[in-house]
Amino acid sequence: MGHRERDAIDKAIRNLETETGLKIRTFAFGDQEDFKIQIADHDLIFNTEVRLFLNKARLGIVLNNLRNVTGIPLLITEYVTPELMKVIEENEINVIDTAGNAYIKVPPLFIKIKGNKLDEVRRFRAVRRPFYAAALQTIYALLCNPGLERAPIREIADLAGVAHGTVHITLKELEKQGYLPDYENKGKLINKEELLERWVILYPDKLKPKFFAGRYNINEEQIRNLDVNFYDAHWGGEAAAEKMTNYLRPYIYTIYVGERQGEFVLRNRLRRDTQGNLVVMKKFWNFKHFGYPETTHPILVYADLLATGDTRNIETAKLIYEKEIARYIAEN
DNA sequence: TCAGACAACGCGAATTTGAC
DNA sequence: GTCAAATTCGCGTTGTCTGA
Repeated sequence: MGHRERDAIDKAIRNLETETGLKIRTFAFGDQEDFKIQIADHDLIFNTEVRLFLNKARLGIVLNNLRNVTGIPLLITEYVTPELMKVIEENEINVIDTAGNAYIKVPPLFIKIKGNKLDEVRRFRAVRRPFYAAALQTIYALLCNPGLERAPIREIADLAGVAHGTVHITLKELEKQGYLPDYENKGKLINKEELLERWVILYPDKLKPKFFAGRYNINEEQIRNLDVNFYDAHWGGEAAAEKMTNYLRPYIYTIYVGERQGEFVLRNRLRRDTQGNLVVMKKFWNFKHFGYPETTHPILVYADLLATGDTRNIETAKLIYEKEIARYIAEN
């Protein structure tokens, strides 16, 4: 655990004590990497999970991890936005942040503090260089195609849909950040689980808006009759999750369409509607998803589901991770 | 000939400035 | 205080050089 994590724990607990007047004790256990906190007045002991940055996507990942935690889990983070607090309340996740916001529901104890703000400088301080849109495209290609990192730069660029200069910069950055040791000698991508987590967190903000093409209305019959292959299109999000798991009935349909987007909209007589049930995205990769002819790659389905923040979608994302994604992340 | 590296440039987003 | 124009900044692409 780094010093920033320790600082976050200390600050979050101090603020919780100030806001509630409760007496709180912290103690390390195991290899000193894990912390428990005890709220003395209520004789409650929480197992803490520290995640400095949180958004909807990361909250989904954390929520799935917390299901495996024994005891009472407590998430500690730097800042929970008001929008994120709503998702936390819906999912009844125990959270405290360094700004003094908190949501803890362990009957008879119930704490809900919101509205506290973090100072701007600290909120946006980045630990590592972030990945931008083109870098995320490159990383997506690498994660979906194990071993691709050892291919020529121009081939990677071709598959990722970016310029070859971008691939070079991205691979060097991956090397610098410890994901691609020995890049010069065609080393293997490592730490893929963490890299996937970072990709999933950044995808909704950095990549998805860039390829958003429009929102439309579509009915069940149109969906049944849609020939996705004709448009080089692939179902994503909830629609793809339904096909992969049979666990989910889609509420919003997401589709990634190749070059024929205009034709896709015209031929299907789609009407634009900002609240419509069909989200049309531009396809941003140039490789085949072997085994998934009608849907996007499970990694993208996973990211789309987590980005919604919906409980059922988060559960489905976990199923897809275990069933379809784990093997891509395994070091090989 | 091909792949990697790098500099220069274009473009769009963000920020600043100034007029009203 | 608001809005538009100007400026700045940085990401991503292109073109080209170098070495194997």
